[in-house]
Amino acid sequence: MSLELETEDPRTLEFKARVFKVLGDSNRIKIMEFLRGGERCQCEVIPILEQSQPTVSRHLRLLEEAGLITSRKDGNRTFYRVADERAFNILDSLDYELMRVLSHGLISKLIAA
Amino acid sequence: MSLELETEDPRTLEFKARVFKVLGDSNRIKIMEFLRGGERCQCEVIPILEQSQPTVSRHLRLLEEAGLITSRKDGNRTFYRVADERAFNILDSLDYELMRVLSHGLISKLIAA
DNA sequence: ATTCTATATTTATATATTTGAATATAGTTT
DNA sequence: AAACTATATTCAAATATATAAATATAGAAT
Repeated sequence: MSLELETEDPRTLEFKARVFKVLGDSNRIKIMEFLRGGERCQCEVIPILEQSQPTVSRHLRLLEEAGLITSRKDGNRTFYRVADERAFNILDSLDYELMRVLSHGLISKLIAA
Repeated sequence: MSLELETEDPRTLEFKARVFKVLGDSNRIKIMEFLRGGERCQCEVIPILEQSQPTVSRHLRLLEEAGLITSRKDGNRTFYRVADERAFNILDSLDYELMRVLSHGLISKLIAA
């Protein structure tokens, strides 16, 4: 029962990478943060991102394809919400404190060079 | 003192995105997992990834530029280690349980379609 | 000094990603 | 049914990323 094996499984690894990659875009992080407020339709997301409708549509699709959000159609509109509240744990794992530490290490290195 | 503002700050957002993007690659996740065992030199990382030396060098550089790892030269070799143990919190936030939930939502949707 | 080992950098190529304009689809309103 | 609204998709262009071969640098060992 090696705990390590889960991580080593290529499929698990690829899935993780896909989730992180999708979160590796400030527009998509913005969407996730916006969805903390609950279900929202695309038309509400567009003014938040200040990007074209096709671009927003694509970002939402990528988040959905990664399993992070789900969608529901209602008449004209498509409503999106986070697939599971625990998805926010990923975003929250990179908190202010940790970011300070990480960025500080970076800056020290640059100054030293 | 709005907590929301931290997230809204474009620089914070960009930094977060950069960290997640760097983790959005299975080779780099592998490196991080390998570094759970402590400091390792590049020559030890190469056989783990089964990629060319320049490729491994680049992945290590990207992780370092994101602040996730730090490096130290000792003679011939360059040793790498995680900048802060809390960096693992990011990887651990996407645990087996959450992955199951996220991937299950995806599969259900695909079957329904 | 020459050879070996570890790492970094340059370069070329292939692939992936982001974006918005244009267009398509489909529900809503009048 | 015609006009409007919300969303999805297609397409082209620009940009970014990943990879490895070739080369460069530099410390270690002989």
